Amino acid sequence: MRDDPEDDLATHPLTGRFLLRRGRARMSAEERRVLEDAASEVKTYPGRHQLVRRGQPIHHSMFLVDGFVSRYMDDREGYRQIVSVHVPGDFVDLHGFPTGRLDHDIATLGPVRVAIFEHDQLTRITEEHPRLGRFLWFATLIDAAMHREWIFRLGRLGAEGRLAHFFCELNARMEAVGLAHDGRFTLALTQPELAEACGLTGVHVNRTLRTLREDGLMNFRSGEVTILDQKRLAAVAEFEPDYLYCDWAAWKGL
Amino acid sequence: MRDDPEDDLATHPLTGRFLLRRGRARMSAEERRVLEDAASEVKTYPGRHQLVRRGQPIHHSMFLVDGFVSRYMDDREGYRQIVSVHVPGDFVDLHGFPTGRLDHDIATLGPVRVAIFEHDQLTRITEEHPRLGRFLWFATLIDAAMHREWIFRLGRLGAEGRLAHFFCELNARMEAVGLAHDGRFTLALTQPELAEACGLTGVHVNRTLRTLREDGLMNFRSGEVTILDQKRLAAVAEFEPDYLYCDWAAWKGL
DNA sequence: CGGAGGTTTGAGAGGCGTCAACCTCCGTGG
DNA sequence: CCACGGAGGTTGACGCCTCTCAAACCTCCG
Repeated sequence: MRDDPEDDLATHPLTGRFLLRRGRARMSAEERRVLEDAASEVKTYPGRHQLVRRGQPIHHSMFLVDGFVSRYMDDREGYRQIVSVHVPGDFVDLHGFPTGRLDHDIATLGPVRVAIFEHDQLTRITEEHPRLGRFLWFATLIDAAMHREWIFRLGRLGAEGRLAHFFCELNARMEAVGLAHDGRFTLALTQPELAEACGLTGVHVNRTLRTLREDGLMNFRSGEVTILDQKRLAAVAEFEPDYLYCDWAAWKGL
Repeated sequence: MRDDPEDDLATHPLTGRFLLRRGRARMSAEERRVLEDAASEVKTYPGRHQLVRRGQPIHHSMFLVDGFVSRYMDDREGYRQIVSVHVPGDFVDLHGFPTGRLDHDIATLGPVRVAIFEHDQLTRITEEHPRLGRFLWFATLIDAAMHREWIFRLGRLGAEGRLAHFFCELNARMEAVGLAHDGRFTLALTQPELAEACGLTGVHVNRTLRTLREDGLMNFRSGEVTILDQKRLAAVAEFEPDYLYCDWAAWKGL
């Protein structure tokens, strides 16, 4: 009954990971097909490449097929706050469809592959396939739920908790789309970038990663994450994954 | 050409402030009517009253007609992080429509009046009035944009900047719905609650409010906000209001 | 009049930032 | 082949911002 990433990817090479383990199974075959066919093109970009600038009007949205993307905002002194990290299967800027522009910047982390969805096509989907439209809406709301959890992380947790929470979330999301196994996955982030996501400095991230390692909780080295003690790490993070809406039994079916 | 709060409220006593100054003018008369008529009932609640609990399945969403509402999450030691404050004209938990449950708690701040929208009715709107449905989607995305700005606030600003940013945002939002004039408005919050919103302690909020007052930037006393120097306050806050999508000229009309 | 909750101020502690040095790694070019 | 430079990782010393603990006061309301 669970979605199988391999199977979905074979039949839907672009959108095979869309909402995987998060209600994907409740989309009809036709809806899956309509979404897959709505992509107009596939683009590739190198790492550290800016995709969208704050304020820029946009007429298409990007679905992340492969790689990692970050959304961020710069402060006056040039310091950066990452507000979101995207993994394969995420719509990166679907929220730009109803809003028509973005209130933040978007850049790739490593090299990526994205599928382009023209907003005309998305409008057509909401008119001809309203249920699929509600799935798209739902996808943007998972983003909002993660935003809230990041607010909690920054407002109430110390450095150790913030990093632990960040890795717990990424592990759960990577696992949902079949890219993490047994607490191991690749995450193309540097320590300074981790700091930008967690409201810390690079130096302090380094120290805190060391204590997490010395406590036997997890390891992060050159983009490779290894969670050693998932239970204790989640305790440090005060991590409760319900906000990711994975495998929700009580789904009402939209 | 601008919306007039008084006029909208006369003809639409419940939803008169919905998306006011944020694209409301682009809704058709029929769409306004359909939305107003979709409310099933109006409820009143006292202050400090919990409206929804985390995880609870919901079958209706609440539109805030009068008063203030907060959304928050509790950590393990009982400390609280407020992730959102709502003012009249906001849908409080419209995101619970596509998701079917909430990942956080909701409570009133002062006494409130809310209009109830059954999810059946919202489903009908997305099917029969897809354009209105996209306006509803848009409303949830403004929430997400504010979440991102809160992440920035907590991750990159010190205590003074955080409070300044919070008040700048609330001032802009209250002004948009006609409830703030010349930087003056009512905000039924205590200092400990401000602390819960800004990731600080009540004690430190008190000290920081004093410096803001002594610097001639603003005043906050028993729920009354007076912004004395909007420009300098915005500078301290690094506040750029574009994320609120007020009066956006380039609106593409959904 | 008494109590609860909010506001205000003080003293001391600690977490995290800043600055600085040195390291490894890796791609580039002489 | 090796010198060089840049980006990231690591560690230490020091300082400040914010938290913690504590107490006094104030206001509202039962």
